[in-house]
Amino acid sequence: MSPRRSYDQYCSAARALDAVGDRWTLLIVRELLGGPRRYTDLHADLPGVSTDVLASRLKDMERDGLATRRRLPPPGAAYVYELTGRGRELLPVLLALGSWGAPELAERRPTDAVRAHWFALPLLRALRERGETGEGLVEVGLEEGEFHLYVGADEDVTDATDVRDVRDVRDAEDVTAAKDREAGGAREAGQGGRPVYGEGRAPREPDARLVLDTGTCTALARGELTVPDAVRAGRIDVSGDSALAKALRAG
Amino acid sequence: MSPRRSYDQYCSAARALDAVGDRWTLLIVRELLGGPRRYTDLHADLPGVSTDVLASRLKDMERDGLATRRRLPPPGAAYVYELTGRGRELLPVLLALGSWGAPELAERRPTDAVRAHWFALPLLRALRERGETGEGLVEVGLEEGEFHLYVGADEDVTDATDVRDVRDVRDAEDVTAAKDREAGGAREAGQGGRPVYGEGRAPREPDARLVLDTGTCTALARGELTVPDAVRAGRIDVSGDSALAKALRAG
DNA sequence: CGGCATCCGTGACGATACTG
DNA sequence: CAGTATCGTCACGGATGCCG
Repeated sequence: MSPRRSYDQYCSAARALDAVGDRWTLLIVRELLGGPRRYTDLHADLPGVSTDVLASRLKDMERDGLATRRRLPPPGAAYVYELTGRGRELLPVLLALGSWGAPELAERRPTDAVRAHWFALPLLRALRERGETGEGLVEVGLEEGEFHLYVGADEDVTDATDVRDVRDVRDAEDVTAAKDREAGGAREAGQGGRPVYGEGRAPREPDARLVLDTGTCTALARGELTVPDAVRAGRIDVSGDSALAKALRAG
Repeated sequence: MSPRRSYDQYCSAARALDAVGDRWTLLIVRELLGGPRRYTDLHADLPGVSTDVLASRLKDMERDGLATRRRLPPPGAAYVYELTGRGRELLPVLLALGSWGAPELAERRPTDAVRAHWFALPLLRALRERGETGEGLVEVGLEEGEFHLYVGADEDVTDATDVRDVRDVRDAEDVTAAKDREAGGAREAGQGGRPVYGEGRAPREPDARLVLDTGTCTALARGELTVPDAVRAGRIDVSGDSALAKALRAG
């Protein structure tokens, strides 16, 4: 157990870094924004992290109210880690970081690991940026693999005015339930849910399906290209009959 | 010095953390967003950082294009560190982190250090959030000290040809930068200056002056209170005759 | 005196091995 | 599968010293 090394500064940014400034922590959050994950899955998608550091970070995140550990009901009974509402509120931080770091994707080093869903957050930002493209489930196909996005599924999360009493968050047994209650969205109460994206194909028929290559994806992430531009240039293939798909094709 | 430990992931957030994920780096950026600072000033406002780590981070930041080191002409010849344009683009990251960490300011530990200008970024966000309050130089008085904000001074970093902002920056720079005329000319105009805030009183007559207490300031930072609400509740004293001051008083 | 560089003790980190 | 144990290494924090 870490005695919690702190900057000891009465500054909100320093306080944030006390909680998420340790190595690997924000990348674990990036993974968990895609929904519940098992320890082994996290370890597989975070190449380079050692097993003890991963276990230690997950414990710290539990202690700090960022994540919870839950046992899945059989069959397939296993432990999964899942973000709390407080943890999911880190999405704007990861979006800002990703936006800032996007130019560095120009260089792709041979030592770089790649996962398809690492493009999920940048692409989500690109889809949002284009005004209100609408809401819905978007399935994305890349060379590296597939993932899906819940566009417009996190309305209040980006709005920081929504954060309040986190003092009792530590004591609360079910943080996510409390958050979901006040969020009003009230999906499954007691379920941590509402991931921002997911790995693999969409769990149901998506409202739209996009197929694009990695280069187009990084161009979108870097803001060099907008989604409608890429569609018009034929660099994104949009399929689907929903209003969302039509809006994406129309630009 | 450092062989640059990297996550080796083809992911924009991971790339960002390669550059700014090390301990102290983002807090150094927070300090430098207030304009050029000397080594000793940084060391004084980052209590807990060791001298070698600070020097090492500053070197890394230079190498990575986040900051530059510049020699001031005599008298008072000293080195100052200053953010590059790329470095200043980290402002959204610090705002997002500060927004997320604001609830933690509820607890003020006796070991916490405090500096008045640590409230500058949260307050800037609060002033911005209220639609377009306008632009201008705002002086702020707190119990802990004073600082000033350049509201609306960071519209678009890519727009380096904005003459008005450049003039404001000239005025904004400390005694130190005033002597930098000849050296700074050829540098990309927008690259160096344009701090987001500054320590101490405003360098010229501010467009508005706000006096408030720390509790009000943290409430603003946490989003529990809006600027107009606080003004109406008498928790902020707004003085000044400019349009900005009048707009702030009006709500 | 400001601006680091050096040295040193401690803790964090990364790789591997091992266990319920 | 989900971690714990062990160990070598490196980064960090504190102090001190050097040098202009």
